[in-house]
Amino acid sequence: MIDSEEARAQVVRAADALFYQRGIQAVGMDAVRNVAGISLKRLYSLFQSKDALLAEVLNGRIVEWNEGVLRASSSATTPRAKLLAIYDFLDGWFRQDDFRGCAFINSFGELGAVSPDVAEIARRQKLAFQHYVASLVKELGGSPVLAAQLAILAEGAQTTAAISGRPEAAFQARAAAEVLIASELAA
Amino acid sequence: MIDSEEARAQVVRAADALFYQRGIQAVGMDAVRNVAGISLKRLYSLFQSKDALLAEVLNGRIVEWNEGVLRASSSATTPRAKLLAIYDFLDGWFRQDDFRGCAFINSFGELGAVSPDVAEIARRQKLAFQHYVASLVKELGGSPVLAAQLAILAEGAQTTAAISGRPEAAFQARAAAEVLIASELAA
DNA sequence: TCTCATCGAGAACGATCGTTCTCTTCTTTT
DNA sequence: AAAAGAAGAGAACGATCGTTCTCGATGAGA
Repeated sequence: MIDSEEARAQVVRAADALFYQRGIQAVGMDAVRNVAGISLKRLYSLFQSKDALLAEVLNGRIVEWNEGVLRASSSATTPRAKLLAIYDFLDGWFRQDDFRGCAFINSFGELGAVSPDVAEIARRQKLAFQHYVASLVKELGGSPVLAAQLAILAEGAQTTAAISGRPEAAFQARAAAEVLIASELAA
Repeated sequence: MIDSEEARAQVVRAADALFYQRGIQAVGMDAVRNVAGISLKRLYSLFQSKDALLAEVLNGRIVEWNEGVLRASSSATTPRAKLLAIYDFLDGWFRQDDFRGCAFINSFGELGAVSPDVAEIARRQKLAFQHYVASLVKELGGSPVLAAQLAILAEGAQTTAAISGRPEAAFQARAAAEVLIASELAA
């Protein structure tokens, strides 16, 4: 038998891909088991329930997102460049052919009303992102409103790219962010 | 027995409220029947299937959205004011206590991957909105990119208000729109 | 080699859901 | 008043899903 930690990670990877690609309720635990290559019994010994597995998947997405954003902005030196790097990161993401929108927005839309846990995790992730943006904007000498606006642009780009299938939303949002930053710094 | 048109409208109203409030897959046809006050048999004589009912619900939301946006901008005279009225409309919507995000974004997140019909309706609605914004921006003498940016702001405000529970996203988006419009018209 | 604990494969269970069917109750028509 | 057709209430059906249970195989320890 495989190591327990490794098996958990394998299940989370499989569930993440399936949930993201098809939606959560559309994916049965049998499908997760098949893709993860594990027995149902072991699956339920590793995770108490589908809800618990979903929570782990979403929490994993939070750290992935954070790593992605930080990595994208790591090459930039100024706060302004770090902020704009967020939209470059989005651009790369939107162009992946398995892109299907923000997993948190999707999960919230599907289960937010019915599962307080899912709603809470989505809310936490969005607030954490807003705080990250706000910290960079503060370094840059901008206002909290500017920070909120830059976050709104990022959110809008994600849903636009997902539903309308327009990855250009990323650099359109980036261009808007440049204008907003310039406008506020001029004042 | 009630008139057929009236009965259809009643069912659509009930299903709309339930789907929006709890999510689509979380609502059974029994719940729709109970709220609509109709027999299951009649329900299925009025609508071929749950999918057909959902399509009607979403199409109804499209006309409601269009009416709401047009009504909000009807008092405005300039294209600029009409554009900004969109965000005022969003503000009023976000403050309703039954607000739970954009029904199209939610439906897309829940069923977009599994139901081409739902994905198509959501896509149509978003594109129609983008075209509406683009027509106003054109009147105003702005570029297509500005139009896309204003639409992205509206989308972002909706998901931010829904998930983070911050209705202020509406006027933050509005303020950003003002800056973007002013910036482009100055050039 | 025998025993015993463990684990995988998948059958089974109970619940739910979309949809249809049955049966009974009206209403209407002649 | 009798016959017939429609319509409501809800039981029933078949499928699916989350979760648990059974059973047979496997491997370690004495």
